Amino acid sequence: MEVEDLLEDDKNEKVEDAGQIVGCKPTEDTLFGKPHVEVLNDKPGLPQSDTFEAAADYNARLEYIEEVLQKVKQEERLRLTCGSPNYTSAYVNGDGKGSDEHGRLPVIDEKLQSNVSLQENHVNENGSLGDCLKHPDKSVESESSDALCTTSNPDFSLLKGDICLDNLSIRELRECFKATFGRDTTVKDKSWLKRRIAMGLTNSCDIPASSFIIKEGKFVEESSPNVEGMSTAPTAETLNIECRVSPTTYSLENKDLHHSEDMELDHGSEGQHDERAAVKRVRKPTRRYIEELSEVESREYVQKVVSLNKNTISDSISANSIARPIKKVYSDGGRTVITRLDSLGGSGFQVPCVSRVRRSRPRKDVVGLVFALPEKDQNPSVTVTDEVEKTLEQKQTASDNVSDDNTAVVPTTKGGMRRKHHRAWTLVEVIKLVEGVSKCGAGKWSEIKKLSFSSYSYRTSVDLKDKWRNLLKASLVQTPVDEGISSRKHASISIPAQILLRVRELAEMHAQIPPSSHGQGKLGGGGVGESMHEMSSSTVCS
DNA sequence: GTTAGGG
DNA sequence: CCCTAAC
Repeated sequence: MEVEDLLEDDKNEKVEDAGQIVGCKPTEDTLFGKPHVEVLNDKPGLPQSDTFEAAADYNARLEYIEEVLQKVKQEERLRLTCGSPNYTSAYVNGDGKGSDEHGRLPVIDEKLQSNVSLQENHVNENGSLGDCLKHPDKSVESESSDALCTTSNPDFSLLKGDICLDNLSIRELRECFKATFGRDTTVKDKSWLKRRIAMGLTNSCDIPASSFIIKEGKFVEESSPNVEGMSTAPTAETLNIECRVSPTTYSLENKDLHHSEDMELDHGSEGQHDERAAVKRVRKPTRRYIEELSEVESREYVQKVVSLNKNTISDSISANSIARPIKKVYSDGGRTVITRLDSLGGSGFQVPCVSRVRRSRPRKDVVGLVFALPEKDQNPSVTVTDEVEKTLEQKQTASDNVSDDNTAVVPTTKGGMRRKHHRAWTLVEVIKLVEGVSKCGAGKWSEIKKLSFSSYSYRTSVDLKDKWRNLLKASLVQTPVDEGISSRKHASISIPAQILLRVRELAEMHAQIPPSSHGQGKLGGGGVGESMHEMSSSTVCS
């Protein structure tokens, strides 16, 4: 953590992390060194569902990153088309040099995993050493330095690509970072970026300094007895840091069975999904609602007058502060009360305006730049780092109330407590949530929290529920299934279409939304497992 | 204590 | 993300 902090400091930009992925340089031994056959062996002891979920999880992240990269490259191409030749050469020279394999990320190829034998894969992988381009059609990232060659068709085949982080520019790495963690970064250190992206992709911070292999999207350290010697005398093993997904042939059939079982249970115990979907819990008006209603009635006249400016006041305080001076701002728990001097008809009297605090959205570029300084928090995919973060946060907010789950809270005037910081949902969290729903079902928020969010202490079960509601909303505004592929580039880029599609499907299964006409036949009988399988494999990507 | 739904 | 009724 200290090292990373140093890396973030511009003055210490050059400091190298001793444990960095790219700290090693390739030698000839890398090419002809001992292949990592032993670590590629299947571990039959692993639970099938876990490996499956991990792979699906990873696929989604990889796909999203590739999408983002594709976008970046399109932008670059645009800039090159009308840009300066100086920029072109600098770009190519700066980044085209990386032909080694450092930071190489795994190939996930369903066909390979299901059809090709282990041995064949070994030959394949070893034969591709020193060459990132295993197949011509998955060399998209490798061509990033050669922007002019970028295909004009952005709808490339996903899930097949190597991502050679080394070949990416800082700008692309930052986009990857944003795609992975949902927030911007201004870090200039490529090593730091690569390491963090790798951690986010694999959902692990356990990235060994020596050789590492990715197995089902998780780093698995080779149990090498001479790890200590690495620092002084690098060996072929320590230098060969190619990481990849082992061609473990987890059984899709077993997965289908597993889910079919779940579905049978669901349908058997409660077969009236249709009725349940129609029934909503009735709710009497809340106190706040009554209060606000009476408030409106009693101050109808004032409301009318203020309504002329109300929108701009509540939505853009800063903008107003320029145009009209804010007289006084004080915080009242969750609400900010602004009294400003206004010239309503030249009268100059003060107009009270009560509005809820508008919390920042770290995803936005501008805000991201403002808050780019602390790169240390909001990295939920890194559990160990998380612990350090908590310590840091405690140090920073020593005077604040910190509840037992280490979430900083501030007291409100009404006696309640309110969380201090807004934490944007990252893609990793969203994927975890979707998987949690697929396992436990929508509504079992506490269970999902225990299962999937045990390390995310700041997410309550209510948060999960709220996020699921938003995801559901987002998934419904999308185009129907049949047009989903063609319209993907127009869809919201914050949540990958694949995720939204799965959200919609899960919601359909839990009768949260009326089943789409397209899915009727598929979801009819025992075909639920089949649809799960499709979601996680080829259908949405081809 | 958890969940659903409105804000 | 908060609040609170319903469970």
